[in-house]
Amino acid sequence: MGESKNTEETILEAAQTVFIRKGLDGARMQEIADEANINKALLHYYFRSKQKLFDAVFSKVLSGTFNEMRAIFQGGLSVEHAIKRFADSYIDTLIKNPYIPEFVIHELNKDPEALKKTVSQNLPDISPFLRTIQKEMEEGKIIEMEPKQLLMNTISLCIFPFVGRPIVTQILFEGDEQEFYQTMERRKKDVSDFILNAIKT
Amino acid sequence: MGESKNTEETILEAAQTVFIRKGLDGARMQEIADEANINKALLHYYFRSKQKLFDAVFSKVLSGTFNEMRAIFQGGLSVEHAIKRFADSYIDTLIKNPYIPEFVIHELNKDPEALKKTVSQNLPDISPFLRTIQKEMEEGKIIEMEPKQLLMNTISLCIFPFVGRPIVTQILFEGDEQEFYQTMERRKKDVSDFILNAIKT
DNA sequence: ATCTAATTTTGCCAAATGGTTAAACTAATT
DNA sequence: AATTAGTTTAACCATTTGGCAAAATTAGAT
Repeated sequence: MGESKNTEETILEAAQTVFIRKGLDGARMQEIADEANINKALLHYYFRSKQKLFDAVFSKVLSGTFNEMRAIFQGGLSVEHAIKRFADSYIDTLIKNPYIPEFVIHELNKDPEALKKTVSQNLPDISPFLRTIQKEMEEGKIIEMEPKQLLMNTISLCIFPFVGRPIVTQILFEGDEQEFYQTMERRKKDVSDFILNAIKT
Repeated sequence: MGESKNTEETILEAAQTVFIRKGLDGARMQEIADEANINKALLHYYFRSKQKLFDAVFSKVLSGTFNEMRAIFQGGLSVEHAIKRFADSYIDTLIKNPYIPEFVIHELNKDPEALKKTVSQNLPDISPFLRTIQKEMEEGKIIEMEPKQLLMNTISLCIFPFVGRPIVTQILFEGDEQEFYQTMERRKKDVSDFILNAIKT
């Protein structure tokens, strides 16, 4: 059969690049075809429609994003270790893929119903980690606070700078992208220091 | 002259509603016209083009967003008071306008160059607050850390839950929006407690 | 070599969409 | 009432865009 390497995978990668950059509405099938160095009709041959191609990309991105989160929060780690590991590995991933969170969030914001199924299929269960937090609070290892607020704080501190990168870079680094990324490297450690300091008894 | 009340303002509000919900690319001029209960051609009469209408909306939203930030961080408050006030008033604003941050961030992410001018015209100058942080560290009032990381943490903790609201609501509240907003009410206080705990000597 | 099935390209279409034009309407002014 | 300037509408146009049908090509099987 006539194929250069793996056309389907090539298309998916090109589509991911374009969709992440422009969003579903902003992306053009022609642009995806160009990015993949193929003909526009070929996109429809492999994925029927723009929507189906988008769904494939979105699902792939979403599962990748959540798998990492699941591995950490369902791993039975202590609060300290989970936070350290989350900050370190998640910020590391985001330095390499800074556009993913904004992409997911925007599409979800625009049409929550349409993507609800895809989301719920991938959603990590964080209740084990919430119980660990609860337990350590009762043991007096960390201060008392709502476990959900602690988890929300951890996630916020890691992800927000990347979601808000364009503004953050302007306000704090006068537009210097490189300085932004250098600060993120240091932030892997700074975030867990900050959180652990805030919750130590 | 024949006008119902203030057509221009009506259009701007309708456009803001639709642009925030769908983004520039997802919004349709017809939908904006419907939202404003007017004819599509009237949009062009008042604002020439979709792009110009969008620019007007974006600029208005951006200045509103940054004015509040500027007032707090340029107000010469102590670190403790500035953080308390920022968390309280910003989260309060976001409870009322939860879609604004994601809107601004998405458009900025999609086309940073096109909006650079609008952004830089409204950008708050946070250097006074960074100096205040520096000073209080030297006086031993708060622990040593990069002032920019502290500011980034403050902003992240306040804004992220709203930007990531669709996912956060799913993961932490099983999709219950009301519980999300109740948690945000409590969060006004929780965020400043958390930060002040993290930086106290 | 021929046949067959999968893949790729060419050329095209119908619908959607941003935008324009000219006519119609409204209300203050004279 | 006639004029005039500003406002609103209806009808239409040009372009873009997602999508499709049919021809062309490729490569493995017989």
